[in-house]
Amino acid sequence: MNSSSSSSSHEEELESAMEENERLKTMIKQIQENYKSLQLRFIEMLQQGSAIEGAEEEPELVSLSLGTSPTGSQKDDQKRTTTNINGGLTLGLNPRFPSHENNSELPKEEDHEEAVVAADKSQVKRARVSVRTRCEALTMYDGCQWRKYGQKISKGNPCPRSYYRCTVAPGCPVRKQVQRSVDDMSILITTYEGKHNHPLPVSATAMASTTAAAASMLLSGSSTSQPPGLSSAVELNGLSFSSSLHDNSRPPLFPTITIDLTCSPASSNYISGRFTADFPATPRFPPANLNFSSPVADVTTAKQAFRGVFITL
DNA sequence: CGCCTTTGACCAGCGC
DNA sequence: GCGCTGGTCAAAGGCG
Repeated sequence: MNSSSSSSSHEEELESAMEENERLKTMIKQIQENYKSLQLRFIEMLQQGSAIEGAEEEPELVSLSLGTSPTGSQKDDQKRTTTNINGGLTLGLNPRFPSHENNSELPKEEDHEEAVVAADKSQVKRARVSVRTRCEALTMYDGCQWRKYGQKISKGNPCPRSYYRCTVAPGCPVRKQVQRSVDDMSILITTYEGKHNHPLPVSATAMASTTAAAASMLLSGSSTSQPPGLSSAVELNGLSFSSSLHDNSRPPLFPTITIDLTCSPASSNYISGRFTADFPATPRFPPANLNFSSPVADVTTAKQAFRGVFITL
């Protein structure tokens, strides 16, 4: 009797686990589809923008690498180009400024790489992905190995901001900042900057893919020019995105995507997070928030799945 | 011994 | 030009 009831409960557990697995697969598939469609839109807008705007106003071009690429080579690592590493899933925000001196034709590949490197050395490399999570630990586990190289008390926040450098591979340019939220000390704000020049562990690829999805939403939101003070909504593959004006009195210096995973579970029937895109207060980077909400049948499971991407213990 | 954290100093960017 | 702030460097010390 007991054995039959326990085996049935095991079957139920197995079944629910399989259902959860299916849901996770669906979510990943959605993210991939989002990325593809956004990439297509991005390319279309690039073509339209180059035809319409010409030399009048040059928008910042942001290239997002998600997934594997067959063209990666270790020689390119030191140059920090947009080339991907074979076998590794990387997140990279590599905005490119068209050359002011010579924007009539595309440079050769070598020149192009040098242009990207030069751009990286300026503010371009500052494109960031910020993740807000509830975490009691000092840092959020994300699959990578980090070495702390600095700590600062920032203005307006009594909690010190820690600076970490990726030590998985020597010379990896990726850095992250970790700071507790001034509003809620239990909220950990982790800001990633740069692009890994090495294959990533599985847990780190999960983080990379999710932040890359956020970055693609940023691209979608920021590429639609909207006047300040207005908000807009976009629906894509079942996910609804809304953007609104960021009302920070002092916007950040560099484009930053914020993934907010701190919402309370009992608040609604939606799995909801907030993707915030902060740009420098220049005409080139209009500030905007990207909010998304997606109806999910099993809120708890979905939230666990979503958070599992970030907190893999 | 190697790797890590800590921490004060230094530098660059920005606003006034 | 000056001061403030954020970000990085590097020396010193701790730990396994």
